[in-house]
Amino acid sequence: MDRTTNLLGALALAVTDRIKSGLKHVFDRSGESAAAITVIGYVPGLSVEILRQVLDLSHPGTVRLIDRLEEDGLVERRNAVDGRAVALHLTRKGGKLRQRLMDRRLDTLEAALKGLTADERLVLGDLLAKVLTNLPETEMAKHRICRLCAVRTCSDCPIPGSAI
Amino acid sequence: MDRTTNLLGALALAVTDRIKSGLKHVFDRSGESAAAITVIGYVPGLSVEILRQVLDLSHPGTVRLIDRLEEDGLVERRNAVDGRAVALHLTRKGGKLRQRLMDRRLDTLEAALKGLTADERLVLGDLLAKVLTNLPETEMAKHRICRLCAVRTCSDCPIPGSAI
DNA sequence: GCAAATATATGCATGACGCATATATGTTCG
DNA sequence: CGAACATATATGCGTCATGCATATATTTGC
Repeated sequence: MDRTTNLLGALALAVTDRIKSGLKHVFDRSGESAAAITVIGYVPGLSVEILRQVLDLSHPGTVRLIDRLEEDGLVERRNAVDGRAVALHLTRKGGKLRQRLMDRRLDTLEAALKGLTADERLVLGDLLAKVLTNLPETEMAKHRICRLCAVRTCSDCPIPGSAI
Repeated sequence: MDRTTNLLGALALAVTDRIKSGLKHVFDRSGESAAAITVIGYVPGLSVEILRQVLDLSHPGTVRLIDRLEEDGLVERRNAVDGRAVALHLTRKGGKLRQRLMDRRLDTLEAALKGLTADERLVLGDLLAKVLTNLPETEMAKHRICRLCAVRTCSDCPIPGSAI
């Protein structure tokens, strides 16, 4: 229970604030909308039920979220192999927005790190990876942690098994 | 734009998720309610207007938030020196809840850091402090970053001038 | 003392979410 | 095969939380 404890909380809050605010400028919808678009982009054909678990929403909440994204022309509901389920896909417009959301997030993160030297970035990266390894309590928590990630930039992901 | 960039975002999101979830178990109100209680505890007699800036809400949003906290018996509106303003104070019940919120947040952060050695914690703390120093864009942003902090545990705060 | 600025509060609408429930499809087992 | 059960999605309804526009009270500046 030292200084690091509190600083981690302060930094996490500050960085998350800035990411959320940046994403909101790109796409002004509810908190988990950007995550939904990101995740559907990684796993085309995803079901509402799995998405619900990744976003940690109720089922009705997730259905309404998809309704809104569909109204916006970003997501399509298609037939799934399982006749009960729905296969979620991004439209072309949804894919473009997803890229802008990812770019915006990375810009925000770059700005936060701009004061560090190359060496410091490497050391910080290793420490962040070590902390991240210990965090997920369940398999689904791994996907949840990565719900906004730009996987391209994340070589050697410390959350093994986070592919859905 | 290396691995560290994305990892910082993933960790910030994961840690913030866990803190929010923990706080929600202690006090099931809107996102900024816990921050409001924390900040009022640091600055008894705070006005709604200043609190509004720290929480980054609209004025009506802040008024209604205080309404809810007052209904819950956690906060009192008292007369301020400036007759237009309101002086916000925690009740005894509010102060107790504030302590529980802080303890819960620190427990969550401790759990996240449990895999690090003492040396790693020190190195991480210094790097977090360095990143934090660069983040605030305005004076108010400093208060905002610290809106959930447990100041007791934060010796040598890297956000100079964050006292309101 | 009066106009402008500031601080708070309220009417109203909307977004976002959960609980309870309904419907459709798939699965299991006698 | 068919009935009971499980699973996936959707809807009715209520509530919390929030913002915009506006109203009221107080202070400040000239």
